[in-house]
Amino acid sequence: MSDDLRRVTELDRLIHEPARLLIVTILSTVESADFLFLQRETGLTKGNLSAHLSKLEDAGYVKIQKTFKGKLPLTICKLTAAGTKAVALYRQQMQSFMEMTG
Amino acid sequence: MSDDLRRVTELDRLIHEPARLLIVTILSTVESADFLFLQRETGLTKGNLSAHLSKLEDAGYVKIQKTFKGKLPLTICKLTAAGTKAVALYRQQMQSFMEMTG
DNA sequence: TAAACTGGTTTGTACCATAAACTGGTTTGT
DNA sequence: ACAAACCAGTTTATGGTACAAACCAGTTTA
Repeated sequence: MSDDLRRVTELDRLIHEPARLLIVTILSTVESADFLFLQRETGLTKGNLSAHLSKLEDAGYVKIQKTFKGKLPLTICKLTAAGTKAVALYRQQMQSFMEMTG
Repeated sequence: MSDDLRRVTELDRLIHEPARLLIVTILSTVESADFLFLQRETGLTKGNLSAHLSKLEDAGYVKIQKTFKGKLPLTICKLTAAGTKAVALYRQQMQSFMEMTG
């Protein structure tokens, strides 16, 4: 009966976490974003943002490039193809769940 | 700019957890449900289901009544008014997030 | 040259989801 | 009558997680 509903438990937990859902959603709207931009937009603390980005990087969802802007470190973040795909799948699954229980 | 998107971090974590989202969603479609019915519908293990129900009960989202069916224990679960409200709010917030990023 | 700032990372803490092990009782088999 | 198997759950152990405070290497300011 609720075999379909049950699929909600198969959601990608990496993306389901609100802080990361916010991060990847922002990243999906821009070509790339630096650390401080993301911090401002998300309102997360540096530590928290850094930890989440590392997880997304480990999962292959985000590519992180470290460079310099003048003499200061600059961390540029960018959704990978896998990341884009994972976000799309998550959205599709969540949307489908929402409609199912409309 | 993304002040609205940021609200995704304010989602009720108690309901956001997929296993519990599934439980309360099922409960919202029936007048009440017993433990084993919920276990069959959700596919969760007993221990897991029990733990999640306890959390929902502690939060005041679910009322749990213990009785007997013949000589066997019977646990009846029911969404409270607060639970119903919390689910509605969650759905509204999630739907709004989805539309925002449509 | 010391203090404050920049752009982050690491660490410690407290919480959390999950399955395995357990509990208290009932039925079945012999 | 007694044990083994079963029933309906709960408790416990474990491993993972989010989060902010503390930290770090380097830079700018006073």
